Amino acid sequence: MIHKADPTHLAPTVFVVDDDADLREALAGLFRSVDLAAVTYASATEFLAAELLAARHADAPGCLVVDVRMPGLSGLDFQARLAEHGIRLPIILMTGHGDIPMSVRAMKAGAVDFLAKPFRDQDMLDAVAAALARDAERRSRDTGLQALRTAYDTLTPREREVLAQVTAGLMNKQIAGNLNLSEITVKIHRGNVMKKMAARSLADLVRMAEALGITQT
Amino acid sequence: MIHKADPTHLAPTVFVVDDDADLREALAGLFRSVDLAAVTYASATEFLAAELLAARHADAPGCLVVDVRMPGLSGLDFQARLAEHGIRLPIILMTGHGDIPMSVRAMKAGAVDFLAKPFRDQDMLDAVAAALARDAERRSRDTGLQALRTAYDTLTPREREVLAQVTAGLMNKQIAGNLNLSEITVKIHRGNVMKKMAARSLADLVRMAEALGITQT
DNA sequence: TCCGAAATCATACGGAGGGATGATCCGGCC
DNA sequence: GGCCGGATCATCCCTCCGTATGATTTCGGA
Repeated sequence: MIHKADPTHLAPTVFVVDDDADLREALAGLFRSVDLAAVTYASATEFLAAELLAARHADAPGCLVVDVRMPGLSGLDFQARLAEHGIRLPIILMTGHGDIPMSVRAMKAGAVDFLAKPFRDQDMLDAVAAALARDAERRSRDTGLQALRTAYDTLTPREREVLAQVTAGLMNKQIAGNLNLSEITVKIHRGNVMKKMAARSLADLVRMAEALGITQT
Repeated sequence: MIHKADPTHLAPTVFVVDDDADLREALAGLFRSVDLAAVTYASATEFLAAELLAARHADAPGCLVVDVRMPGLSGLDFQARLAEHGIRLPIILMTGHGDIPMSVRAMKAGAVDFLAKPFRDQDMLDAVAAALARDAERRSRDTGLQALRTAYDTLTPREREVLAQVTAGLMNKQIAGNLNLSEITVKIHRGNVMKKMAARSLADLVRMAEALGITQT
Protein backbone atom coordinates (compact mmCIF):
# COMPACT_ATOMS: atom_id res chain seq x y z
CA MET A 1 0.00 0.00 0.00
CA ILE A 2 2.91 2.24 0.74
CA HIS A 3 4.31 1.58 -2.69
CA LYS A 4 1.24 2.68 -4.53
CA ALA A 5 1.61 6.13 -6.00
CA ASP A 6 -0.49 8.71 -4.25
CA PRO A 7 -2.34 10.63 -6.98
CA THR A 8 -2.44 13.63 -4.68
CA HIS A 9 1.24 14.11 -5.27
CA LEU A 10 1.16 13.81 -9.03
CA ALA A 11 1.79 16.94 -11.01
CA PRO A 12 -1.59 18.44 -11.89
CA THR A 13 -2.75 18.75 -15.47
CA VAL A 14 -4.71 21.56 -17.06
CA PHE A 15 -7.22 20.23 -19.57
CA VAL A 16 -7.96 22.83 -22.22
CA VAL A 17 -11.16 22.39 -24.21
CA ASP A 18 -11.78 24.89 -27.01
CA ASP A 19 -12.67 24.58 -30.67
CA ASP A 20 -10.25 27.37 -31.56
CA ALA A 21 -6.96 25.60 -32.24
CA ASP A 22 -4.91 28.79 -31.96
CA LEU A 23 -6.29 29.64 -28.56
CA ARG A 24 -5.89 26.05 -27.40
CA GLU A 25 -2.23 26.08 -28.20
CA ALA A 26 -1.71 29.56 -26.81
CA LEU A 27 -3.23 28.48 -23.53
CA ALA A 28 -1.28 25.25 -23.44
CA GLY A 29 1.88 27.27 -24.00
CA LEU A 30 0.92 29.67 -21.25
CA PHE A 31 0.40 26.86 -18.76
CA ARG A 32 3.59 25.08 -19.73
CA SER A 33 5.49 28.32 -19.29
CA VAL A 34 4.68 28.08 -15.61
CA ASP A 35 5.54 24.39 -15.46
CA LEU A 36 2.01 23.09 -15.63
CA ALA A 37 1.19 20.07 -17.75
CA ALA A 38 -1.43 20.91 -20.34
CA VAL A 39 -3.56 18.68 -22.57
CA THR A 40 -5.84 20.08 -25.25
CA TYR A 41 -9.13 18.93 -26.75
CA ALA A 42 -11.16 20.44 -29.56
CA SER A 43 -14.53 19.60 -28.05
CA ALA A 44 -16.26 18.50 -24.92
CA THR A 45 -17.14 15.14 -26.42
CA GLU A 46 -13.52 14.60 -27.40
CA PHE A 47 -12.47 15.27 -23.82
CA LEU A 48 -15.09 12.94 -22.41
CA ALA A 49 -14.20 10.15 -24.83
CA ALA A 50 -10.50 10.41 -24.08
CA GLU A 51 -10.80 10.74 -20.34
CA LEU A 52 -13.43 8.10 -19.87
CA LEU A 53 -11.44 5.64 -21.94
CA ALA A 54 -8.21 6.39 -20.14
CA ALA A 55 -10.13 6.06 -16.90
CA ARG A 56 -7.67 8.51 -15.57
CA HIS A 57 -10.27 10.96 -14.41
CA ALA A 58 -10.50 9.18 -11.10
CA ASP A 59 -6.93 9.88 -10.16
CA ALA A 60 -5.77 12.71 -12.33
CA PRO A 61 -5.41 15.92 -10.35
CA GLY A 62 -5.96 19.05 -12.37
CA CYS A 63 -8.62 21.36 -13.70
CA LEU A 64 -10.53 22.19 -16.82
CA VAL A 65 -10.36 25.35 -18.91
CA VAL A 66 -13.35 25.31 -21.22
CA ASP A 67 -14.95 27.62 -23.73
CA VAL A 68 -18.68 27.96 -23.16
CA ARG A 69 -19.53 28.17 -26.82
CA MET A 70 -18.47 25.11 -28.71
CA PRO A 71 -19.97 23.03 -31.49
CA GLY A 72 -21.90 20.18 -29.93
CA LEU A 73 -21.91 20.23 -26.18
CA SER A 74 -21.82 23.73 -24.74
CA GLY A 75 -19.58 24.58 -21.81
CA LEU A 76 -22.51 24.88 -19.46
CA ASP A 77 -23.99 21.56 -20.50
CA PHE A 78 -20.52 20.09 -20.29
CA GLN A 79 -20.34 21.27 -16.71
CA ALA A 80 -23.50 19.34 -15.91
CA ARG A 81 -22.40 16.27 -17.86
CA LEU A 82 -19.14 15.91 -15.97
CA ALA A 83 -20.92 15.31 -12.71
CA GLU A 84 -22.88 12.45 -14.27
CA HIS A 85 -19.63 10.76 -15.23
CA GLY A 86 -18.15 11.22 -11.79
CA ILE A 87 -15.56 13.67 -13.00
CA ARG A 88 -15.18 16.36 -10.41
CA LEU A 89 -12.44 18.50 -11.88
CA PRO A 90 -12.85 22.18 -11.10
CA ILE A 91 -13.87 24.17 -14.17
CA ILE A 92 -12.85 27.55 -15.47
CA LEU A 93 -15.10 28.80 -18.23
CA MET A 94 -14.17 31.23 -20.97
CA THR A 95 -16.41 33.10 -23.33
CA GLY A 96 -16.16 35.49 -26.21
CA HIS A 97 -19.80 36.44 -26.31
CA GLY A 98 -21.19 35.61 -22.91
CA ASP A 99 -23.64 37.55 -20.86
CA ILE A 100 -24.29 38.04 -17.18
CA PRO A 101 -26.98 35.39 -16.73
CA MET A 102 -24.68 32.86 -18.30
CA SER A 103 -21.81 33.71 -15.98
CA VAL A 104 -24.09 33.66 -12.95
CA ARG A 105 -25.47 30.29 -13.93
CA ALA A 106 -21.96 28.93 -14.34
CA MET A 107 -20.80 30.23 -10.99
CA LYS A 108 -23.89 28.85 -9.27
CA ALA A 109 -23.11 25.49 -10.84
CA GLY A 110 -19.73 25.60 -9.15
CA ALA A 111 -17.38 27.03 -11.75
CA VAL A 112 -14.17 28.36 -10.24
CA ASP A 113 -14.13 31.35 -12.57
CA PHE A 114 -15.72 32.71 -15.69
CA LEU A 115 -13.45 34.77 -17.88
CA ALA A 116 -14.58 37.02 -20.71
CA LYS A 117 -12.29 37.02 -23.72
CA PRO A 118 -9.96 38.67 -24.08
CA PHE A 119 -8.52 38.12 -20.65
CA ARG A 120 -5.08 38.79 -19.27
CA ASP A 121 -2.75 35.81 -19.00
CA GLN A 122 -2.33 36.53 -15.34
CA ASP A 123 -6.07 36.35 -14.71
CA MET A 124 -6.16 32.91 -16.29
CA LEU A 125 -3.16 31.75 -14.30
CA ASP A 126 -4.74 33.02 -11.11
CA ALA A 127 -7.94 31.20 -11.92
CA VAL A 128 -6.05 27.98 -12.65
CA ALA A 129 -4.11 28.30 -9.42
CA ALA A 130 -7.38 28.67 -7.52
CA ALA A 131 -8.89 25.72 -9.35
CA LEU A 132 -5.91 23.48 -8.66
CA ALA A 133 -5.96 24.47 -5.01
CA ARG A 134 -9.63 23.59 -4.83
CA ASP A 135 -8.97 20.26 -6.51
CA ALA A 136 -6.09 19.42 -4.19
CA GLU A 137 -8.21 20.21 -1.18
CA ARG A 138 -11.08 18.06 -2.38
CA ARG A 139 -8.68 15.22 -3.09
CA SER A 140 -7.14 15.24 0.33
CA ARG A 141 -10.60 15.26 1.87
CA ASP A 142 -11.66 12.41 -0.38
CA THR A 143 -8.69 10.16 0.25
CA GLY A 144 -9.18 10.52 3.98
CA LEU A 145 -12.78 9.49 3.63
CA GLN A 146 -11.97 6.66 1.27
CA ALA A 147 -9.64 5.06 3.77
CA LEU A 148 -12.47 5.14 6.28
CA ARG A 149 -14.93 3.62 3.82
CA THR A 150 -12.51 0.85 2.98
CA ALA A 151 -12.25 -0.02 6.65
CA TYR A 152 -16.00 0.26 7.10
CA ASP A 153 -16.54 -2.12 4.21
CA THR A 154 -14.73 -4.87 6.10
CA LEU A 155 -17.30 -4.75 8.90
CA THR A 156 -19.93 -7.44 9.08
CA PRO A 157 -23.61 -6.38 9.23
CA ARG A 158 -23.75 -7.04 12.94
CA GLU A 159 -20.63 -5.04 13.57
CA ARG A 160 -22.13 -2.11 11.71
CA GLU A 161 -25.22 -2.18 13.87
CA VAL A 162 -23.07 -2.21 16.96
CA LEU A 163 -20.90 0.61 15.59
CA ALA A 164 -23.96 2.75 15.00
CA GLN A 165 -25.26 2.28 18.52
CA VAL A 166 -21.89 2.59 20.19
CA THR A 167 -21.23 5.91 18.48
CA ALA A 168 -24.74 7.00 19.39
CA GLY A 169 -23.58 6.79 22.97
CA LEU A 170 -25.44 3.68 24.09
CA MET A 171 -23.99 1.32 26.69
CA ASN A 172 -23.18 -2.27 25.80
CA LYS A 173 -26.07 -3.31 27.97
CA GLN A 174 -28.54 -1.19 26.05
CA ILE A 175 -27.20 -2.28 22.70
CA ALA A 176 -27.54 -5.89 23.78
CA GLY A 177 -31.17 -5.22 24.63
CA ASN A 178 -31.87 -3.47 21.35
CA LEU A 179 -30.33 -6.24 19.28
CA ASN A 180 -31.51 -9.06 21.47
CA LEU A 181 -28.03 -10.16 22.33
CA SER A 182 -26.08 -10.82 25.46
CA GLU A 183 -23.74 -8.11 26.62
CA ILE A 184 -20.67 -10.21 26.02
CA THR A 185 -21.53 -10.62 22.36
CA VAL A 186 -21.83 -6.87 21.98
CA LYS A 187 -18.43 -6.48 23.59
CA ILE A 188 -16.90 -8.86 21.08
CA HIS A 189 -18.45 -7.08 18.11
CA ARG A 190 -17.38 -3.79 19.59
CA GLY A 191 -13.82 -4.97 19.97
CA ASN A 192 -13.81 -6.21 16.39
CA VAL A 193 -15.09 -2.85 15.21
CA MET A 194 -12.30 -1.03 17.02
CA LYS A 195 -9.69 -3.31 15.48
CA LYS A 196 -11.06 -3.22 11.95
CA MET A 197 -11.55 0.54 12.00
CA ALA A 198 -8.14 1.01 13.58
CA ALA A 199 -9.68 3.32 16.15
CA ARG A 200 -7.44 3.92 19.12
CA SER A 201 -10.22 5.28 21.29
CA LEU A 202 -13.97 5.68 21.40
CA ALA A 203 -13.49 9.36 20.57
CA ASP A 204 -11.71 8.27 17.42
CA LEU A 205 -14.52 5.94 16.48
CA VAL A 206 -17.14 8.63 17.03
CA ARG A 207 -15.31 11.00 14.72
CA MET A 208 -15.01 8.28 12.09
CA ALA A 209 -18.72 7.55 12.29
CA GLU A 210 -19.37 11.26 12.01
CA ALA A 211 -17.23 11.51 8.88
CA LEU A 212 -18.96 8.45 7.42
CA GLY A 213 -22.36 9.98 8.12
CA ILE A 214 -23.46 7.11 10.30
CA THR A 215 -26.57 8.02 12.21
CA GLN A 216 -28.69 6.15 14.67
CA THR A 217 -32.36 5.63 13.92
CA MET B 1 -34.94 31.55 28.16
CA ILE B 2 -37.93 29.62 26.93
CA HIS B 3 -39.91 32.82 26.80
CA LYS B 4 -37.49 34.60 24.54
CA ALA B 5 -38.72 34.77 20.97
CA ASP B 6 -36.79 32.58 18.60
CA PRO B 7 -35.69 34.82 15.73
CA THR B 8 -35.64 31.80 13.49
CA HIS B 9 -39.38 31.78 13.49
CA LEU B 10 -39.86 35.48 12.76
CA ALA B 11 -41.18 36.41 9.36
CA PRO B 12 -38.19 37.23 7.15
CA THR B 13 -37.68 40.72 5.78
CA VAL B 14 -36.36 41.72 2.38
CA PHE B 15 -34.13 44.77 2.61
CA VAL B 16 -34.16 46.69 -0.65
CA VAL B 17 -31.29 49.09 -1.25
CA ASP B 18 -31.44 51.18 -4.43
CA ASP B 19 -31.11 54.86 -5.21
CA ASP B 20 -33.96 54.66 -7.70
CA ALA B 21 -37.08 55.42 -5.66
CA ASP B 22 -39.44 54.02 -8.29
CA LEU B 23 -37.64 50.69 -8.47
CA ARG B 24 -37.41 50.52 -4.68
CA GLU B 25 -41.13 50.84 -4.33
CA ALA B 26 -41.84 48.51 -7.22
CA LEU B 27 -39.70 45.82 -5.60
CA ALA B 28 -41.20 46.40 -2.17
CA GLY B 29 -44.63 46.00 -3.73
CA LEU B 30 -43.56 42.83 -5.49
CA PHE B 31 -42.31 41.28 -2.28
CA ARG B 32 -45.35 42.32 -0.30
CA SER B 33 -47.55 40.79 -2.96
CA VAL B 34 -46.13 37.43 -1.94
CA ASP B 35 -46.50 38.18 1.77
CA LEU B 36 -42.90 39.12 2.38
CA ALA B 37 -42.08 42.07 4.60
CA ALA B 38 -40.00 44.63 2.72
CA VAL B 39 -38.00 47.63 3.94
CA THR B 40 -36.37 50.09 1.57
CA TYR B 41 -33.24 52.22 1.74
CA ALA B 42 -31.89 54.75 -0.72
CA SER B 43 -28.25 53.92 -0.11
CA ALA B 44 -25.92 51.43 1.47
CA THR B 45 -24.88 53.89 4.15
CA GLU B 46 -28.50 54.53 5.00
CA PHE B 47 -29.04 50.81 5.44
CA LEU B 48 -25.97 50.39 7.59
CA ALA B 49 -26.88 53.37 9.77
CA ALA B 50 -30.41 52.15 10.31
CA GLU B 51 -29.57 48.52 10.87
CA LEU B 52 -26.58 49.09 13.08
CA LEU B 53 -28.55 51.51 15.24
CA ALA B 54 -31.51 49.21 15.49
CA ALA B 55 -29.06 46.44 16.31
CA ARG B 56 -31.55 44.18 14.68
CA HIS B 57 -29.14 42.72 12.20
CA ALA B 58 -28.16 40.07 14.68
CA ASP B 59 -31.59 38.55 14.86
CA ALA B 60 -33.45 39.71 11.79
CA PRO B 61 -33.90 36.91 9.32
CA GLY B 62 -34.09 38.05 5.74
CA CYS B 63 -31.97 39.01 2.78
CA LEU B 64 -30.71 42.02 0.89
CA VAL B 65 -31.59 43.13 -2.62
CA VAL B 66 -29.04 45.71 -3.64
CA ASP B 67 -28.16 47.67 -6.74
CA VAL B 68 -24.46 47.46 -7.53
CA ARG B 69 -24.21 51.01 -8.76
CA MET B 70 -25.18 53.55 -6.14
CA PRO B 71 -23.87 56.93 -5.10
CA GLY B 72 -21.36 56.47 -2.30
CA LEU B 73 -20.78 52.85 -1.41
CA SER B 74 -21.09 50.51 -4.39
CA GLY B 75 -22.94 47.23 -4.10
CA LEU B 76 -19.74 45.25 -4.27
CA ASP B 77 -18.02 47.32 -1.61
CA PHE B 78 -21.19 47.09 0.40
CA GLN B 79 -20.97 43.32 0.21
CA ALA B 80 -17.50 43.46 1.75
CA ARG B 81 -18.51 46.02 4.33
CA LEU B 82 -21.34 43.93 5.69
CA ALA B 83 -19.01 41.19 6.81
CA GLU B 84 -16.98 43.68 8.82
CA HIS B 85 -20.10 44.68 10.70
CA GLY B 86 -21.04 41.09 11.35
CA ILE B 87 -24.09 41.27 9.16
CA ARG B 88 -24.38 38.03 7.29
CA LEU B 89 -27.58 38.50 5.33
CA PRO B 90 -27.51 36.81 1.94
CA ILE B 91 -27.25 39.34 -0.88
CA ILE B 92 -28.88 39.55 -4.26
CA LEU B 93 -27.28 42.11 -6.52
CA MET B 94 -28.93 43.97 -9.38
CA THR B 95 -27.34 45.98 -12.11
CA GLY B 96 -28.35 48.09 -15.06
CA HIS B 97 -24.91 48.32 -16.60
CA GLY B 98 -22.91 45.49 -15.16
CA ASP B 99 -20.43 43.27 -16.88
CA ILE B 100 -19.28 39.70 -16.54
CA PRO B 101 -16.23 40.34 -14.34
CA MET B 102 -18.43 42.26 -11.95
CA SER B 103 -20.97 39.45 -11.71
CA VAL B 104 -18.26 36.84 -11.25
CA ARG B 105 -16.65 38.88 -8.52
CA ALA B 106 -19.97 39.21 -6.76
CA MET B 107 -20.72 35.50 -6.98
CA LYS B 108 -17.24 34.62 -5.72
CA ALA B 109 -17.86 36.94 -2.80
CA GLY B 110 -20.89 34.88 -1.93
CA ALA B 111 -23.79 36.69 -3.56
CA VAL B 112 -26.85 34.49 -3.96
CA ASP B 113 -27.64 35.90 -7.37
CA PHE B 114 -26.74 38.70 -9.70
CA LEU B 115 -29.58 39.96 -11.85
CA ALA B 116 -29.19 42.19 -14.88
CA LYS B 117 -31.93 44.79 -15.26
CA PRO B 118 -34.47 44.44 -16.54
CA PHE B 119 -35.26 41.11 -14.94
CA ARG B 120 -38.49 39.21 -14.68
CA ASP B 121 -40.37 39.47 -11.40
CA GLN B 122 -40.28 35.72 -11.10
CA ASP B 123 -36.50 35.62 -11.37
CA MET B 124 -36.25 38.08 -8.51
CA LEU B 125 -38.72 36.12 -6.42
CA ASP B 126 -36.82 32.91 -7.08
CA ALA B 127 -33.59 34.58 -6.07
CA VAL B 128 -35.16 35.92 -2.89
CA ALA B 129 -36.58 32.51 -2.06
CA ALA B 130 -33.14 30.98 -2.46
CA ALA B 131 -31.57 33.73 -0.35
CA LEU B 132 -34.11 33.30 2.42
CA ALA B 133 -33.58 29.56 2.38
CA ARG B 134 -29.86 30.05 2.67
CA ASP B 135 -30.36 32.48 5.53
CA ALA B 136 -32.69 30.15 7.37
CA GLU B 137 -30.24 27.30 7.03
CA ARG B 138 -27.34 29.37 8.30
CA ARG B 139 -29.47 30.53 11.21
CA SER B 140 -30.44 27.08 12.31
CA ARG B 141 -26.83 25.98 12.09
CA ASP B 142 -25.78 29.03 14.08
CA THR B 143 -28.30 28.66 16.85
CA GLY B 144 -27.27 25.08 17.37
CA LEU B 145 -23.67 26.15 17.63
CA GLN B 146 -24.50 29.08 19.84
CA ALA B 147 -26.13 26.86 22.42
CA LEU B 148 -22.94 24.83 22.49
CA ARG B 149 -20.78 27.93 22.83
CA THR B 150 -22.91 29.19 25.67
CA ALA B 151 -22.39 25.95 27.51
CA TYR B 152 -18.70 25.92 26.68
CA ASP B 153 -18.36 29.44 28.08
CA THR B 154 -19.41 28.20 31.48
CA LEU B 155 -16.43 25.86 31.64
CA THR B 156 -13.44 26.85 33.75
CA PRO B 157 -9.99 26.89 32.13
CA ARG B 158 -9.10 23.58 33.72
CA GLU B 159 -12.29 21.98 32.56
CA ARG B 160 -11.57 23.09 29.01
CA GLU B 161 -8.16 21.48 29.10
CA VAL B 162 -9.70 18.27 30.34
CA LEU B 163 -12.44 18.45 27.70
CA ALA B 164 -9.86 18.80 24.96
CA GLN B 165 -7.89 15.79 26.09
CA VAL B 166 -10.92 13.66 26.86
CA THR B 167 -12.32 14.21 23.38
CA ALA B 168 -8.89 13.52 21.96
CA GLY B 169 -9.34 10.02 23.33
CA LEU B 170 -6.88 10.12 26.22
CA MET B 171 -7.50 8.16 29.38
CA ASN B 172 -7.96 9.92 32.70
CA LYS B 173 -4.60 8.57 33.76
CA GLN B 174 -2.84 10.10 30.79
CA ILE B 175 -4.61 13.42 31.17
CA ALA B 176 -3.59 13.49 34.81
CA GLY B 177 0.00 12.99 33.76
CA ASN B 178 -0.15 15.68 31.10
CA LEU B 179 -1.66 18.24 33.44
CA ASN B 180 0.30 17.14 36.48
CA LEU B 181 -2.82 16.18 38.38
CA SER B 182 -4.05 13.14 40.19
CA GLU B 183 -6.46 10.92 38.35
CA ILE B 184 -9.27 11.70 40.76
CA THR B 185 -9.05 15.40 40.00
CA VAL B 186 -9.34 14.70 36.31
CA LYS B 187 -12.42 12.61 36.99
CA ILE B 188 -14.03 15.47 38.86
CA HIS B 189 -13.32 17.97 36.09
CA ARG B 190 -14.53 15.46 33.58
CA GLY B 191 -17.76 14.97 35.45
CA ASN B 192 -18.25 18.72 35.67
CA VAL B 193 -17.69 19.03 31.93
CA MET B 194 -20.33 16.39 31.21
CA LYS B 195 -22.83 18.19 33.42
CA LYS B 196 -22.15 21.68 32.14
CA MET B 197 -22.19 20.61 28.52
CA ALA B 198 -25.28 18.51 29.11
CA ALA B 199 -23.63 15.61 27.35
CA ARG B 200 -25.34 12.30 27.97
CA SER B 201 -22.43 10.24 26.76
CA LEU B 202 -18.83 10.52 25.72
CA ALA B 203 -19.94 10.18 22.11
CA ASP B 204 -22.11 13.23 22.63
CA LEU B 205 -19.22 15.18 24.06
CA VAL B 206 -16.94 14.24 21.19
CA ARG B 207 -19.48 15.50 18.67
CA MET B 208 -19.88 18.73 20.60
CA ALA B 209 -16.13 19.26 20.68
CA GLU B 210 -16.05 18.53 16.96
CA ALA B 211 -18.72 21.15 16.28
CA LEU B 212 -16.88 23.65 18.46
CA GLY B 213 -13.67 23.00 16.59
CA ILE B 214 -11.81 21.90 19.68
CA THR B 215 -8.55 20.25 18.74
CA GLN B 216 -5.78 18.76 20.77
CA THR B 217 -2.29 20.18 20.41
C1' DT C 1 -18.60 -33.14 2.63
C1' DC C 2 -15.60 -30.37 5.08
C1' DC C 3 -13.87 -25.71 6.16
C1' DG C 4 -14.09 -21.13 7.50
C1' DA C 5 -16.44 -16.94 8.51
C1' DA C 6 -20.03 -15.05 11.15
C1' DA C 7 -22.54 -14.99 15.09
C1' DT C 8 -23.62 -16.44 19.46
C1' DC C 9 -22.72 -17.05 24.60
C1' DA C 10 -20.36 -18.19 29.37
C1' DT C 11 -16.84 -17.33 32.90
C1' DA C 12 -13.34 -14.71 34.77
C1' DC C 13 -10.17 -11.02 35.60
C1' DG C 14 -8.09 -6.50 35.45
C1' DG C 15 -8.42 -1.89 34.11
C1' DA C 16 -11.12 2.31 33.48
C1' DG C 17 -15.04 5.31 34.42
C1' DG C 18 -17.85 7.76 37.62
C1' DG C 19 -20.24 9.19 41.82
C1' DA C 20 -20.29 10.24 46.97
C1' DT C 21 -18.19 12.10 50.96
C1' DG C 22 -14.97 14.85 53.01
C1' DA C 23 -11.16 17.77 53.09
C1' DT C 24 -7.50 21.54 52.02
C1' DC C 25 -5.84 25.69 49.72
C1' DC C 26 -5.96 29.95 47.24
C1' DG C 27 -7.61 34.30 45.39
C1' DG C 28 -11.16 37.66 44.75
C1' DC C 29 -14.96 40.34 46.54
C1' DC C 30 -18.38 42.45 49.78
C1' DG D 1 -12.42 39.28 58.10
C1' DG D 2 -15.57 36.13 55.94
C1' DC D 3 -17.56 33.96 51.94
C1' DC D 4 -17.45 31.67 47.56
C1' DG D 5 -15.80 29.53 43.51
C1' DG D 6 -11.98 27.17 41.53
C1' DA D 7 -8.76 23.69 42.06
C1' DT D 8 -6.75 20.08 44.37
C1' DC D 9 -6.65 15.25 46.47
C1' DA D 10 -8.03 10.82 49.17
C1' DT D 11 -10.86 6.73 50.07
C1' DC D 12 -14.75 3.85 49.02
C1' DC D 13 -17.70 1.56 46.02
C1' DC D 14 -20.02 0.22 42.08
C1' DT D 15 -20.55 -0.04 37.18
C1' DC D 16 -18.78 -0.44 32.74
C1' DC D 17 -15.26 -1.72 29.37
C1' DG D 18 -11.99 -4.92 27.28
C1' DT D 19 -9.93 -9.11 26.58
C1' DA D 20 -8.70 -13.96 26.98
C1' DT D 21 -10.26 -18.74 26.89
C1' DG D 22 -13.34 -21.91 25.34
C1' DA D 23 -17.34 -23.43 23.11
C1' DT D 24 -21.60 -23.95 19.88
C1' DT D 25 -24.40 -23.08 15.75
C1' DT D 26 -25.32 -21.84 11.09
C1' DC D 27 -24.44 -21.03 6.47
C1' DG D 28 -22.23 -20.82 2.13
C1' DG D 29 -18.53 -22.07 -0.75
C1' DA D 30 -14.35 -25.10 -2.20
